Amino acid sequence: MKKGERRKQELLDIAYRMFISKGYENTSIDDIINEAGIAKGTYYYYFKSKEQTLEAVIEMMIEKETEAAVSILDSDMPALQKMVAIIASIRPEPEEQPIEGALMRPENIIMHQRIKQKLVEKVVPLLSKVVEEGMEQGIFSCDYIPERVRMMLILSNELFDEGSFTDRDIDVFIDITEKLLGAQKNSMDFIRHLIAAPAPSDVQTANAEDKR
Amino acid sequence: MKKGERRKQELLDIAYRMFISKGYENTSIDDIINEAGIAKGTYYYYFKSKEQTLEAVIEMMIEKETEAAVSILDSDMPALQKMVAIIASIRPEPEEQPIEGALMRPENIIMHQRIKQKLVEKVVPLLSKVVEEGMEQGIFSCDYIPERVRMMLILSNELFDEGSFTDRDIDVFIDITEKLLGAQKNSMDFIRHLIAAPAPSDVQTANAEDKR
Amino acid sequence: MKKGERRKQELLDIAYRMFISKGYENTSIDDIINEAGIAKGTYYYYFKSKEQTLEAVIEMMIEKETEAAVSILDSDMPALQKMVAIIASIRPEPEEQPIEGALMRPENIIMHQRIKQKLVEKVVPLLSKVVEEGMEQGIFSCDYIPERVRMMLILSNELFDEGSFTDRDIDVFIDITEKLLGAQKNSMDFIRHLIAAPAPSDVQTANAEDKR
Amino acid sequence: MKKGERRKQELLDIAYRMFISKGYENTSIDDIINEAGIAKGTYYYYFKSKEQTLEAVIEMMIEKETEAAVSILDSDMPALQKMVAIIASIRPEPEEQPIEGALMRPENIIMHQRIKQKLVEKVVPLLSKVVEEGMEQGIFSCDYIPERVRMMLILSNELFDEGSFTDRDIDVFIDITEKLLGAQKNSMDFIRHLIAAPAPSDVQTANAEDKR
DNA sequence: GATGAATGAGTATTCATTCAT
DNA sequence: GATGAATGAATACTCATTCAT
Repeated sequence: MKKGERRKQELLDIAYRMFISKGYENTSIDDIINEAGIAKGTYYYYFKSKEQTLEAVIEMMIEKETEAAVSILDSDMPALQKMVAIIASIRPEPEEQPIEGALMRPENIIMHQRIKQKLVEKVVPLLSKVVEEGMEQGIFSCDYIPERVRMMLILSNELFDEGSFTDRDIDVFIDITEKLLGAQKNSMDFIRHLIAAPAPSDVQTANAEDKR
Repeated sequence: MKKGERRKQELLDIAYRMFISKGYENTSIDDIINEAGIAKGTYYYYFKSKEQTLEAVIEMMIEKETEAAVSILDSDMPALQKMVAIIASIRPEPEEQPIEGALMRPENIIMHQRIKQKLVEKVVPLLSKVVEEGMEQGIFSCDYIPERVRMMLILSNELFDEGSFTDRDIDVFIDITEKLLGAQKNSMDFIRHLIAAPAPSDVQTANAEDKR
Repeated sequence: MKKGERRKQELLDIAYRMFISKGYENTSIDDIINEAGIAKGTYYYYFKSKEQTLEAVIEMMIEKETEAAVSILDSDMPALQKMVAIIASIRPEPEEQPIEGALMRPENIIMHQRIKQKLVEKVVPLLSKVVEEGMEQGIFSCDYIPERVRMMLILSNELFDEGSFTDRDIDVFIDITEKLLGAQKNSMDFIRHLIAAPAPSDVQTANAEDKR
Repeated sequence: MKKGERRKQELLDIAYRMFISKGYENTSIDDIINEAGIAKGTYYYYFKSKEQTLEAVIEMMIEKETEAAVSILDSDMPALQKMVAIIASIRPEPEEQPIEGALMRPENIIMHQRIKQKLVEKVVPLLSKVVEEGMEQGIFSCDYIPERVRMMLILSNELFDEGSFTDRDIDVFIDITEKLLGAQKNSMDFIRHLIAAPAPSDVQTANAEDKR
């Protein structure tokens, strides 16, 4: 049993990596089993279908990414810090970045889209709670919190995931986030560091200095 | 020559309709030629490849949609009105809505994404000019105009294209747009009508009354 | 040992039921072991192969069905009555009728054919003895008895197993059977009741009245 | 167009031969295209599916076999002779006999069964007309003609197609046929020659002399 | 301009069977 | 007796693209 579990996890990891780097559609079962060094039958022993494998891969990703977020929420940091930490925790790890940096090459759109959707779904309630805490702490001030949080996440996803953004984009994003949540001007400037750091392949953000 | 052009346009229209209703991936060349009643060779006489057909289809769509926008820009309405008109002009026509309203069924993601990207690319400079005019007219007040316009478009796309949005979403979107561009509170409330109206299948937005 | 025997019998019963209801080809080993709640290895501990399982299933069926026939033969009823009883005993039991009555759906042809063949093989000598008895009793009068009995069985199988027969078919079958065995006209009219009764789903034989 | 037709016929012939000799289930598309020396796509250009190929093959066979029968019916031979000729015309040609003589090896059952069914369906009305003519000519005398003809065909199929029959079987079959149709004793003895001749691989029927 | 026959690489999935534990 | 992980050959079907006529 233990052995089987390990093997399944291993396959899941391989599938995950290949889906990310080559795209779901462009990854054949043969690719996966060759990489894993197993027989075709073994693959189908663990997964009912390719589609189901994608499902499992996505679930795994989401779980991994929300897990950290939840524990942050349960800690007793101040609201702003929690927000920082949660947002940081859901950013895709560098290793997840497909080769050649283009997570959303046309072939990846499908998986990427699904992950984004599920992630937003999961993270909105978490961040909403943080914003509520922040309101109690006098940091934020707004109504319709979940809707605002969702917009913030959507914007963040669309703007920054592709890696083709400028410092100006960051500036405007910070500005609008503060206004969105009714926060003090410049109080959320920390976001800058969350965005600017991630992928080592990013060049255009190398000298992201404070310009304001 | 004229005849050939017409034939190509006809094929383009058919491809366009099928891509939209069934998805690019799920539309085979055979589907297209059967619908058009031509031979396979004829198809390849007009298009180098399926991919190239997609390219042409997208180009055609964008052109159609920005054409109107440009003429609006060149007119001499006041800035706010221009904005209304341009935004209205780029909303997908009802006929483009695939059967049962789900333009972004998984199979359509690819094309939809590409259209969105190209559209944003084309419309940002147009709306930016409008915003500039608006600033001269004292209606808007902000820096980094293209970035702000782009964010507004991105948000609008992500929020409203899927049709699963609430009145609260609209409220927040209006609020944020005003703040984004430095407009007077409630000055952009007109957006509500642009969003709430389009698809006849939308029920949840039927009684979108002013709540503020 | 006892336990093992019981287990094997249980498997046999399951296989039998599945072969009948879904067809041999359409029943996978996985289907069987899932139904039985055992591991794949266990199945192969009891059966050498799927083919061998079919063999065993058929053998089991035949045995069950001829068993009764033999005991009838050994009893001391008059010949005609024996014939009635034996023929009745080899008609497939209602539970063996696959769902919706179509024992010979294309997928079942293979098994059905084999069962029919084996059954004919086994029953011909039994019924031949009955006919011989009948000749001694002056009821039948013919030569080449086994051949005649075999033809009678073949006709019966082909005509009545599928359930799509008419009253006319029954009339002709009775007529020809009497002539085949040299029996008195109308002396075998009892056959009618053997045929007309069986499956409750049969509608076309509901009012099978004597028409002669 | 002509060329395509020829190609399709050629493929049909190959499929037919392979289905007969190896069985439908055991013949893969690859087998067929290798034999034909064409690409897989070409096969699917002519046939929608393997199943549809089987359909076409069967149709072709039936057509070929009933065609002759119809022209015989339309001729002006006496009834008995017509019957002889029609029955002779529907016997499978020697070349159709699969290699090693076993047309109904388990793997062939499916196709064989379907052919038999369709053939009976088609031939019953033809032979019924002949019997009617025979009745007018005073040769036959019976009621329920189609039913009787059908039984005769069924018996003939089941008894003689497999090739494992004896002279006694023939004798009884002739006897029963005469009685079935109300013909004079020995008037249908000619059937013997129709049955005894066909397959060269048949050994047990080699010296089929008149024994009555 | 137009045809349609021909291609062939590519793909997911099934399943009876084996064997070390 | 029993398990279940591992196998791998087999198979039907798709589809964008080419090219001789």
